[in-house]
Amino acid sequence: MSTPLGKPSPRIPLNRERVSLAAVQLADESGIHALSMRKLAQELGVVPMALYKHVANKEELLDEMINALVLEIEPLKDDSDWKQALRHRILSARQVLLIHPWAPHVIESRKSASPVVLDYMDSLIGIFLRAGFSLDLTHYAMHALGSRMWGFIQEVFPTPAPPSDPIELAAMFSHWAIRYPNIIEMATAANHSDDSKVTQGCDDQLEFEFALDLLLEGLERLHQSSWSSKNLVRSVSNSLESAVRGKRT
Amino acid sequence: MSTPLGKPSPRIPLNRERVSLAAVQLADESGIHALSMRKLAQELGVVPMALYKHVANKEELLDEMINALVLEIEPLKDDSDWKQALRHRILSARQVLLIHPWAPHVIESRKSASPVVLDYMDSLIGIFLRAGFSLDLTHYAMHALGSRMWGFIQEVFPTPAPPSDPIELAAMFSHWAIRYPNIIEMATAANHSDDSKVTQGCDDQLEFEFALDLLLEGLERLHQSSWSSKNLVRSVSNSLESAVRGKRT
DNA sequence: TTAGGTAGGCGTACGGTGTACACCTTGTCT
DNA sequence: AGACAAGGTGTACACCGTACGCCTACCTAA
Repeated sequence: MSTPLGKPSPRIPLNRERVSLAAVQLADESGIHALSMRKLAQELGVVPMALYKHVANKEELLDEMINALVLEIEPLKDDSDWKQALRHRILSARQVLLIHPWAPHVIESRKSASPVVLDYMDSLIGIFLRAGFSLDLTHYAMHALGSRMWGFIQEVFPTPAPPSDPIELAAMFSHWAIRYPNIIEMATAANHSDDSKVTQGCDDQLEFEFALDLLLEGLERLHQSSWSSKNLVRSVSNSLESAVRGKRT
Repeated sequence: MSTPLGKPSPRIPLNRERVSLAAVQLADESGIHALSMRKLAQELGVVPMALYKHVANKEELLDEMINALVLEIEPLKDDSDWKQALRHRILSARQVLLIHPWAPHVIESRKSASPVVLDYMDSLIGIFLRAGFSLDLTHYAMHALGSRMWGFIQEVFPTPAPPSDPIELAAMFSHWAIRYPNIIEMATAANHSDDSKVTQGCDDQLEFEFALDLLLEGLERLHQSSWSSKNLVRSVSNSLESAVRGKRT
């Protein structure tokens, strides 16, 4: 299609970054399920296979998307207070992930860490080590943080959305009160202050910080008492393991 | 294809349970990615669409698979020691998940909790409440547990598999030592006792129990000191939130 | 100015997926 | 014997990731 008059088109060439940025944007707008190579190509005004000149395959694209996010995390500045430094870093990561709700799912599906990701982890480890944590404790601390170091708790199993119809809701309620008495008791109390809106969500941010601080303070205590993994004994006895498999012999 | 002689075939009819059990088995054997409605149907000696008489769609099948797993978790027996009870329940859940490595991924993709899942959660909440935990603290405790209550830590970003070629490995090593000094320091120390096999994995079970106990003991302390969420203040200041978005104004 | 190499976008095609819809078979109850 | 429903069948569609070959626009060297 040669247009003899004027420049055919400015033709900004694609590149790895433009591709992954567009992918992030598309995922932000339409959800990660809507992100297909075809849709992305269309968004970029290009044929699907053109993308493969810049990313090897979809997996690599997803890797690149995560890289883009990790680079958004606030860099580390002040190290003097390790707990504050970690808190700041992790809560900053959380802010980033909140903007990209698809991130947790993608993060978990990565099969190995990219350099950018390793940088981030290295920096967290550095905070522990410079604070005088033993290598041993640091190692366990990182595992204890788990996905929390990326700023998300896997919010497993959100309770089913309550029906909007008030009659149905009442029915569901009374059924639940019998079958899941503890859940209902907890839920009704959790925010009784504001008019018993059981159905409303909780304060994710508060809950996240609660759990994070719980971990950090626990780790601090272990550090102060010169904890060592030498004392650890795995508690899963054979009896338990076999019980699970055999379900009562 | 009517075989006039003898009974054409015993023709055990499919049902929801047979379908989901076969799905679990297929996922166990070939991984969750190999689980497609077509493969599953083939495994059951049936045409793909036959499955849809028993499950509404693939999502519902996955729900059912998780149900099957949760039912494998050891039931609660003795409540007298809440910490032991929780530990036992959760470590039992973990044993189940270890048999079905695909479970975490599927669990996280569920969009709402099934009755069986709610039962499990209700029982955990019950343990806290019967131990005298406040509704408030119980609520936060459940969130702090997060996916750990299902027995898995999201093992985010396993470090890339080291190359088998010793020369390449050495090259990678020296590169890493510079770029990720903290990771390398930690990794080399973590198991120096047994011949510096940096590349070997860690002891997942030990790490899991470490983190679980860290949480449980932290919660115990809060319980004993009559903790209340009233004192919580969200620490994410506006400055941080805007910093992330604006990346330095 | 021309020759050729190369980076990058294009078109076609293949094998896979979930599942809608219409059909047919089979067993059961009247 | 006839009707009904439960459940397995077959075909078809829209979508996916991506292998492979082509073609075009540009850059550089002669």
